[in-house]
Amino acid sequence: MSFDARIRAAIEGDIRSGALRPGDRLPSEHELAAYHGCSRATVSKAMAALHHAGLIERRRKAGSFVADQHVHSAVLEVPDLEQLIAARGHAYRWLCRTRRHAGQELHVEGLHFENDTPLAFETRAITVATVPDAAAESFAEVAPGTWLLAHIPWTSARHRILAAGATPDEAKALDVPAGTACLILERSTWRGDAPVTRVRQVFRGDMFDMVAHFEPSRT
Amino acid sequence: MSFDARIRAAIEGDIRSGALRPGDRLPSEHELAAYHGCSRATVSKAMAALHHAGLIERRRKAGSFVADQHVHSAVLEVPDLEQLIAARGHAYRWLCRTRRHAGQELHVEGLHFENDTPLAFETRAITVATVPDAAAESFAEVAPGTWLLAHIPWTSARHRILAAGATPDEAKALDVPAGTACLILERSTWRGDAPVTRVRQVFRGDMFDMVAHFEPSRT
DNA sequence: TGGATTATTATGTCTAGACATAATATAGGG
DNA sequence: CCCTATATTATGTCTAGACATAATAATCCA
Repeated sequence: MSFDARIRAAIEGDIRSGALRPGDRLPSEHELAAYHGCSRATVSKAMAALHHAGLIERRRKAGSFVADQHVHSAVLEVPDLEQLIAARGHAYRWLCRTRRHAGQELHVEGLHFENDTPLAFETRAITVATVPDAAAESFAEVAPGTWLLAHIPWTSARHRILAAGATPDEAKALDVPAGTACLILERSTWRGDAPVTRVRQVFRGDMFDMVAHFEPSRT
Repeated sequence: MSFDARIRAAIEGDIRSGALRPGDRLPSEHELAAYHGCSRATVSKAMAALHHAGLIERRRKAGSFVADQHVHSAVLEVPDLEQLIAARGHAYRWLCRTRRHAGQELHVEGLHFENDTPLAFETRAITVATVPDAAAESFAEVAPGTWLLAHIPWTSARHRILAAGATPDEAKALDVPAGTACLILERSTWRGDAPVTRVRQVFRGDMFDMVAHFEPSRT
């Protein structure tokens, strides 16, 4: 284990054990460097990792403080559907059902299939001002998510994950009874400040799950 | 925007736009440093961030390569329930329903309430060898998750998120009809290689959702 | 020609600064 | 005593190395 990883683990252990509590001020980076017998840069790297994990807050001059431990962060893996289904040894298919302009947006609805079984029903809005080329794309052959991935770099994304019973329309599209438990992923992406797309994907609850993990070594 | 962030954004843009494809080898860090007119450490920092985001693979001597873009990573926020409910201006309560030893594990079942409405039904296994103090804790007053957070540092966590209809037992505990769409969070944590706890939390779908976001600036 | 050994290269990690800047503490004047 | 200005401190970022090491390329010998 690298030196900075060991420093991070030591401080993390103190935070998780309660030896350090939210609001507590940590020793300065210079002090920690002297204490651990290493350079300030090594300590700073460990602190940056703790900050990234949401465990501490860093403020210039004021110092570093233990953060409120009200949110744990984990790395959520959001798979590309085509690749996910291929990895399961199954066949993927996208079916575009509707495509229409709505004001400044392009609205697309469609279904993702796994071996001819509907897996997810998707409704999407694409901001044409941000993605002019989308206006000329039919999305008959390629899923808009896959197309967007290939055509425009997004710089930030926000996901909301929830569970709900399928509405009558969703149920019909997914070929399940209304009210069936579905995992819903709502995702918005931006390029800088410009919105790229907003999508709501309704997954059959029995066919899809997501994985998130937290491992300090991943930093 | 810092220099390393700008380098990272430039490379990320090339990957997302398809200008760089999975398997492509990136220029060496020395080459990138010369190209951008900065130090190798600055480039290395940007590359570490790209690696952390799952966009590239780094191998000594071999170089850095664009990774298969089959999984996007986002930072999932896993809230502490008590704090989350307090933040909503509501009252939190934990009700322990069963507590029993089962082989080398302590099994605890209970309910999390929000303003006297059941929010989540939890079934949990705690590995006593890893957490000896748990054997003496009744969990009548404090939710095991909160207690574990205060008593043992965990070093890695794995979550699985899915949707399913409430089973009859779960429905009864949550005071909803059987089959109601629920968001299920299955979480396991470890301290080093030692398992700490495995928990399954079944949330009423209408009362709970999760948020995950990806923002390069958070690195 | 193939296998073993050695050299080389690129990333991984660390040090020791320098400089920028946000934030806090101190000092001085009204 | 309060407000403003200045000094100080701690983090934020960058440079320029050095050294470690994994992996690849080249060389040499049988």
